[in-house]
Amino acid sequence: MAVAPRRVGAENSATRALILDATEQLIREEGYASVSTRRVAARAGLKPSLVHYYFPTTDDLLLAMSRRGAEESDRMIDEALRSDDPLRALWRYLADPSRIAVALEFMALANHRKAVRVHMAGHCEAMREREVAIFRKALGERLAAAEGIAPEGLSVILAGIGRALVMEGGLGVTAGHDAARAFVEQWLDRLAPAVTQDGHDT
Amino acid sequence: MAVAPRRVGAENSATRALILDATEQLIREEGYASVSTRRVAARAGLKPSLVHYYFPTTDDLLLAMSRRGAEESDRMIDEALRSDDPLRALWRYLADPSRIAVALEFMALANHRKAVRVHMAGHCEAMREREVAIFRKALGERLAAAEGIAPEGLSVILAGIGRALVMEGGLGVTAGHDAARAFVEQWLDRLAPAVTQDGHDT
Amino acid sequence: MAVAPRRVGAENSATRALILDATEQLIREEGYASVSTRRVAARAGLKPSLVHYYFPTTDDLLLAMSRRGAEESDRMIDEALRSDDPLRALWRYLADPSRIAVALEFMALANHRKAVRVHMAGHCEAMREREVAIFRKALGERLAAAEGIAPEGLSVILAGIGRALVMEGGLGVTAGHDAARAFVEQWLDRLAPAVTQDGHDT
Amino acid sequence: MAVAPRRVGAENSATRALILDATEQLIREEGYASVSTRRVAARAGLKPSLVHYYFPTTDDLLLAMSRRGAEESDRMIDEALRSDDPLRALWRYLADPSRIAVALEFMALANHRKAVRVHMAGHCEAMREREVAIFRKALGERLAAAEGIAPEGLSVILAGIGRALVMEGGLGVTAGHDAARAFVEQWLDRLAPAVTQDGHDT
DNA sequence: AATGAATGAGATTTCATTCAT
DNA sequence: CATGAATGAAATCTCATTCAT
Repeated sequence: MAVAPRRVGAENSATRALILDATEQLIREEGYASVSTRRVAARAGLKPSLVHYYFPTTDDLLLAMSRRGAEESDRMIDEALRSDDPLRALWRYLADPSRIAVALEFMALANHRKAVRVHMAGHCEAMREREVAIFRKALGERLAAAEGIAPEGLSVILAGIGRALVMEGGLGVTAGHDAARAFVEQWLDRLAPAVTQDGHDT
Repeated sequence: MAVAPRRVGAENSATRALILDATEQLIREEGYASVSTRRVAARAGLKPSLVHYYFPTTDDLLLAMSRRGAEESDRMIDEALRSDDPLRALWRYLADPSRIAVALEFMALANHRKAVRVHMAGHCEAMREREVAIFRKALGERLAAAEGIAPEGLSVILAGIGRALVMEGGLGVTAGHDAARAFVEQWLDRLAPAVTQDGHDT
Repeated sequence: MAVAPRRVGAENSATRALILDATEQLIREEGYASVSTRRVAARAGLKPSLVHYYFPTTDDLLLAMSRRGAEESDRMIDEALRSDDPLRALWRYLADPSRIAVALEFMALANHRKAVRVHMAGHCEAMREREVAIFRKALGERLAAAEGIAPEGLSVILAGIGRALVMEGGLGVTAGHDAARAFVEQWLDRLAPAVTQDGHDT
Repeated sequence: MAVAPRRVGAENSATRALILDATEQLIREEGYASVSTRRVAARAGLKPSLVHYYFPTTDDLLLAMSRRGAEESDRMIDEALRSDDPLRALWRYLADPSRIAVALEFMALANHRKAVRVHMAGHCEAMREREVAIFRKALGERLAAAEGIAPEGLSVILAGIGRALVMEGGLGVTAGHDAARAFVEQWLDRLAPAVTQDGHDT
């Protein structure tokens, strides 16, 4: 007996993208808990049935969102890696409210959806490796020598501080934020003196 | 216009505490999104109506939970302040999975419930001040002198790293965690040499 | 076996009056359908249980309201009867938005509560008789002679027109209202020439 | 922001009509306050969810009822207009217990539901205009000349008297009803001498 | 590829009422 | 007199999902 096809809508359908866009909008504005077939459909101006046609279950939809978010995050980090100043580009990404806020929604979502949790765990580790690549490229051996910290640890720390700034910022709390930001920047300066316009260290 | 009494059951009722306990259990095991009158009642072995008697709206219940959590967190931090080694006691608290995981649920919840958000924002700032008190007591002027960071900034950073460890740990991700932990501990050692059993510096 | 006392609170209690006042306010502002033990209690700043103490069932409360309204209406009509110009005083009452709007709420309520219906029916007939007394006093035999209408019929007609004006006015509809009002006033003028300040016909 | 489709079931669905029929029955027998998803569904022999499928909110259902009632009333009045004796056909309609009782329920309902109120207000004014058309056709200029009343005023008066008869009849009150009815009929006779079988005035 | 109909579950809240104190 | 606790019923609405077309 043939197994029912899991995803019916084509992977590259415009409607499919429309649904994902509407879902992202919803998550951004009202949090992941507001994602439901109906609400997404209303946002996208489609019928609820059509959402089900592309994403048979809500898990499918959320997992697709999680995947899409992960891909975008990969793209951002790769861009950082190719930039002149990968370290600071990474830090900008890790403290960017608009992106990290959505990532935090997925973290919270991961607590409630096993499929999302599994995917997020995988992506989180992959991201760590990408970030380690950035540190190696930007810092070479200076890192361990100077600060006695493995690049994986640095990745945890920067991600944590960035998320703290975004999370608390979302609550309207800002006490200590400038100080924390300044500290990270000083630290980065010590690790990798800022790159000037013409590519030489200052 | 007369204001309807908001909290119905007495503040010190045993039933009220039972409901809050059941709610906390639920949040811990299945996340805040699983909190509903029905589920809480089932956990507590009560009728849903009784939950509504004590907490007319779900907001009331969640807000009460948020308050109770905040009080407990205050207690923990005050305890740390009074301990022999406040700095490390604070860090242990900030990276304690069992407590911070619940705090993270409330952070996520704050995105969806205005009443909780307002309360969390207030508490987050109050906590920062309490932590600053700890830093001042433990480090005196050594802090700014040695590391060039305001105590508020240090609070943001340690909270962020602690939350990162707990959050990722919840996903099953541990890469870099030992390194990050070691880094913080080294840092604390540099700031405030560890206290020995008999109370003298090493 | 003794029958449980039906009304527990004393008839002349201040609390009892407070409850009735709050109920009237509610009916006036939000309609009879909004009357519930809880809402009334909230309005009056009392506990719901206390409302039940005075009015064991909602029927008791609504019936008491109906009675109180009837008594007030009786008082108004008697006042009209004793006035210099009973006919016009009656018409003013029958087209008075503030009073008739509440009376209409009770008419609607009567459809849903047997106890209220029975009471309203009785009061409606009693009112008719009172109004007939007014017509007899004001018009004597001129009525039947001039218009060929029994006073009971006149009561029906004036009440109907008055209620139409109030009812439609509540909807914001006013087309034809001035004309209808003018017609009634002309009619009254024909029946009973207006009384001047010094009590003589013009 | 995309607007969610408000009415879900097709306008001409048999199920939709079934639900409206059940609702009308309920209103007729137990008053508008008894309309609830459950009760309507039980009447119609459907599941409550299906009622919600066609009428997402109770407002939608009641508004649809109001509209349907208005359409029927329009039809009745147009029929009166086309009849041999439009004036008396209109009066028969305005004093027809079975129809006006439901209309009164909607009037009462309008006090509690904004959407219904708005619709009723519009319909009430439209009805006035239709009735004015009847008066003009039936009476021509005789109206103002003979009675000194604008047709709009006459509409208010007849509607008010008709409603009074139905309203009080519902309570079981009949005192003065025959007299009022006779008065209106005399009046109509004076205004427009009754049409005989062969179309000539008597 | 898309859609309308239907359904069962459950979340949230309001309610009237009873009971013991 | 008055109140706190408790409860069962029901109203309103949202949801995910299935199915037939």
